[in-house]
Amino acid sequence: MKYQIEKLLEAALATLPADVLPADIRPAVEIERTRDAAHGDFATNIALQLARPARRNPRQLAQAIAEALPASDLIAKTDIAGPGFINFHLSAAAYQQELSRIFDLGPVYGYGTHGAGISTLVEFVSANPTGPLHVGHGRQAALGDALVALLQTQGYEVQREFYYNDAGVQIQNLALSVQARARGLKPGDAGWPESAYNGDYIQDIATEYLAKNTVHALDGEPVKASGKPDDLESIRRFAVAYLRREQDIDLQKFGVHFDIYFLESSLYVDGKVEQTVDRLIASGKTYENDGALWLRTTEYGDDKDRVMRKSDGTYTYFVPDVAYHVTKWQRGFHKAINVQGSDHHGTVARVRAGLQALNMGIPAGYPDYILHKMVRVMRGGEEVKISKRAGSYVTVRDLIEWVGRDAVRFFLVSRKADTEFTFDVDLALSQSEENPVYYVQYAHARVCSVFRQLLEKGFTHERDVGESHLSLLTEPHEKALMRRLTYYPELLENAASALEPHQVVHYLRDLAADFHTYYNAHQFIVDDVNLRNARLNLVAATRQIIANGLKLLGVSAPERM
RNA sequence: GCGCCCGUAGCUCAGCUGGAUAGAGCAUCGGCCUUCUAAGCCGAGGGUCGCAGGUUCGAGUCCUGCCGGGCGCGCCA
Repeated sequence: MKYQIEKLLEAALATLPADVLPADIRPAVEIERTRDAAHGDFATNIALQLARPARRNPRQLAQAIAEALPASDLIAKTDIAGPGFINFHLSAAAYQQELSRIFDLGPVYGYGTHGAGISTLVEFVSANPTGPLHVGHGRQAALGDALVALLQTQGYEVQREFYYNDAGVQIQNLALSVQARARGLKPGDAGWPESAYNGDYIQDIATEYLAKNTVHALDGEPVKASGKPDDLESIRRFAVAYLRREQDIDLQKFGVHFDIYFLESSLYVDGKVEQTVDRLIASGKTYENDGALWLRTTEYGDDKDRVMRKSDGTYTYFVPDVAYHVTKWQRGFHKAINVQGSDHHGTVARVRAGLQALNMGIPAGYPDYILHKMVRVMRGGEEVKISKRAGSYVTVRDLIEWVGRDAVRFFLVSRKADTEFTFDVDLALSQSEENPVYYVQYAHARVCSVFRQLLEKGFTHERDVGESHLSLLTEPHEKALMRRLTYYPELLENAASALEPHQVVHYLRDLAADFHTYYNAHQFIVDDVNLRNARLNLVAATRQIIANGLKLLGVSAPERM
């Protein structure tokens, strides 16, 4: 719809004589939605932008442009307003055309081609296998999964990836923690390791280990415990498999699946880490100092140079991290997005700098990041500290059990990533029926209910009644609803390009509000067959868009509530 | 001290990339169920968009400086 208006405006500009608009002035044509229905459906500020370079009065220029617009049955009328806006009032036919498109395209209505053929990788969650998924991981899962769905609407070919840091000292700490528990030690006891994980789940792992149980990970070989407290390697393998299985179960309950699980250890096995070091040395951007090998990341915007190889000969985490992102590029993902907590923002500049220093033709802004602020959890009137070490924190599993998957996903994706927000568990528990997710789902269920009633009353509904019936939709509530529905394609494009899934949530709330208002103001099942068909078509289209939007968020669209 | 992010109604947050009179949900107050689901609707009150400058036709949005908050600044991962 927007695109069609833009084409008309471009055509108008092309026909303007040079004495009105000099030929060397050709700005990008921008159409935007009006905030106030009195200003029509779309507006452009093009005359205001052109006024100065063209040395013309903006209102007169706007008049000239409006008069040059080609005839179109989409536009009922245009007018010039304010300092020089051109307002477009769309015709009933324009909306009829768009509603027909919703029916024709159904689940794929509003899809774009902006990302067609672009191979894209979205990495998210990437929790270390050293404990259960906490509420921060939940936010990443909700954001990342919705983002993938959004990008797919624009034609991007997207893969979801989960990166496991399975090669570091944290895994060693995990193994030592389980070993200590297996030997009967508890946090605080003499001999309890300094850097151990203190959570109760460590005891669970130790108990199962001692019982010589077998862990069946969802994606891999079963791992059987040897049961021997001295066998640290067996403990490590068992504990990692155990926690990966727990995380997989949580993600499954959350409705999130990954296409690729990438293991950090594979970077060492495949020689990718060595290759990266060799290439960086060959690039001439490294130097030795105090027995360590450094990379001049400051030449690429980092605030200090980074150590690659420590004086003890081992690599810093920075090196496999760069090697990992090289593989993303080499695997053909020319668009990559990392969803992480904002506490990782310090790594952004250094990873990008490392990729630039390699001089492999990777773009400077690669990869993109969505950095989300931490989720604070209130429970019993006080904040629950989120610490992997303390053992006391709210897990994704807890949240799902308390308020249900739909509410958790909807809530965690509803805020802009870079604002922090407080998840009040008590509120979510006690007032779960007032959660906004129900408001949207209720609108969907209500439409379904209307159609059930229709059958019971013996009425029928003809969808293919011809576009003329839709011109009966003249009530302000109906126009508002149609305006909202036809914005959906623009919403998808905007939310995808801005990497902002929360826009979908706010749109759905607005759409549901438009529907509930309409529902209360008018009867859909009326005796007039034409009006009945027209109204039922409108609410059927509403149901389609609500279902489409909820699906993007991984939230169900119930037929009854 | 340096870097990144945030500051909008009592609370939680939007504000469509610089547009027209700053919005929604909770909460408070007042109305609406013998009619398609009241998990809903209608109405009211509530604002110096942290502060001060600047850029321009026009600033919650962009720039600078302060104030307040979060996070990060290791030869840890």
